[in-house]
Amino acid sequence: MSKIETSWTALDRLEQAAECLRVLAHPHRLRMVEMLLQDRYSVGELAQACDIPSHMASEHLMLMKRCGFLKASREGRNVFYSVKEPHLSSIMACIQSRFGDET
Amino acid sequence: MSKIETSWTALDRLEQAAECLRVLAHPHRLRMVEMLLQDRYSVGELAQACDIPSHMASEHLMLMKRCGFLKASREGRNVFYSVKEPHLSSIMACIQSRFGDET
DNA sequence: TTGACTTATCGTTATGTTACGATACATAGA
DNA sequence: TCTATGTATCGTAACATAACGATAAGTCAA
Repeated sequence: MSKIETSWTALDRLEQAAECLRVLAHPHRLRMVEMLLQDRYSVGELAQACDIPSHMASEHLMLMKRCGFLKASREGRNVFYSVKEPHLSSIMACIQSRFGDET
Repeated sequence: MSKIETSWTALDRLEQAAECLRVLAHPHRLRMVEMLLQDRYSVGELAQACDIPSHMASEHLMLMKRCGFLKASREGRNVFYSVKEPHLSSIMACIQSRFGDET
């Protein structure tokens, strides 16, 4: 009872944050984000990099698009995804500094 | 096929990262981490701050302890948790810069 | 239009996660 | 010792998520 009364982040904010973290918390989606922070890629390219069927890549990508991480643009038969959320790169950098290949 | 061949983070690393993100991806656990980055707290204090029964706080805390985020030390009847993983503060800072109360 | 190619959606099943009550364990004090 | 307090564990039911096959939809070229 002698603690300083700090006001913490509101629980509904943390709920939003948790939702986004859950979206990010998947190895294939992390790989996709890692790639998309460097360049834009089509669904098929991302699927191949993750070694999964493209319809599953499509579902992962739609999920990340819905929560505002990514945006998509069709070009002919292909749909290219790219990063929309500017904070993604710093979050990914944190993750990589903790889990990236050690030197 | 004309893309530069970057080597991405290994999928098993991303699997570990995803596991940790899933642990973090819960509003009550985020609140606890936020608090524990400022000070150490007992299970009961954290439970009260999250407005949940203490046995549930205990489960959340054990989960974060198991994955290396937190450490615990008993003092009398109380168990105090504190942050163990040094990268937690930078990850939390990223989350707060995206989801924290806007000014 | 037809067929090939790429991406998106649907339905189902398997698996994982959460909250909860009940209960066990640990400690301090009477 | 017994009891109260604080923490941890267990079993279960509700719910969310992931992977998969099947299929639909959009685009291009013949």
